[in-house]
Amino acid sequence: MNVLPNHMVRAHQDQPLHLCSPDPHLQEFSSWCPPGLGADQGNSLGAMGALIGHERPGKPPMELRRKINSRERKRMQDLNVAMDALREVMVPYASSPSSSSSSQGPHCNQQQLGPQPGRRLSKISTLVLARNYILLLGLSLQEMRRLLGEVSVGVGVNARPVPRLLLAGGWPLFTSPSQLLLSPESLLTSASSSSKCPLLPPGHLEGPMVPVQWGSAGAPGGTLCPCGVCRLPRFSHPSPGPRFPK
DNA sequence: TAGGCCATCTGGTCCT
DNA sequence: AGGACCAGATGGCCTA
Repeated sequence: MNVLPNHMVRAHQDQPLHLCSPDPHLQEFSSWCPPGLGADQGNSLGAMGALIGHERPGKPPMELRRKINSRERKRMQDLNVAMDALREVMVPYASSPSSSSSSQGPHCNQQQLGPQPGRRLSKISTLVLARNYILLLGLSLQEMRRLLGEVSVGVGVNARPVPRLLLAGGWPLFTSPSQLLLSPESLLTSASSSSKCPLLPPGHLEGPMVPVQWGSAGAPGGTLCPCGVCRLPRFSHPSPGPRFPK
């Protein structure tokens, strides 16, 4: 019985766990194989077995296939490293891991979004929270600029008052770190429940309020508070654009 | 036991 | 041709 949390197990098994073939052509995998794990623990072993037994015409030779697999594995591991780096900079998550979201809206797809104590954020949660984080940072910047603009009005050139917000410390829009752990739905439904967006000062909105659909993975569409956050355009790519140059 | 999450393999496509 | 990227399939582990 493994008493370690899943993510801890994973952390110890960053190297491939599953494919541990005794086949001499797969020494690459065997070198990663923890002791005690047999050859039949792996994924896609049927396919591998087919490859091992007889190379079918039209398929890449074993050596090439191994190379491709290795590259793909490396690519996914790099992706995981980047994902971990993203988790690390998710300040609220890092500082208050137990602050799970308690105000989840009806359209909220965050049964897994609220990080549970001791558990690593899932990939999808990391991405969604990172998006919220970016949105909030942008709003904070926007609000800070607005306030600085207000302060500077009517002030002489030589007089340089320090904005109260800076003296008070913190960002004006971060009422609490756990705010970032809410999904956009939560942020916005809590806003609509109080008839105003908590992220934005009164009178911030201009223009018609257009219901928008939140497009997070798996989340059914719903009408959301049309504040500045949710009015941000969704990033939908029906047809993939050109890739970044390598 | 079902569902969520994950790692890996694999074949296809696009790009250099 | 080879590498990068992507999505589907598969199976393991964990939790509710």
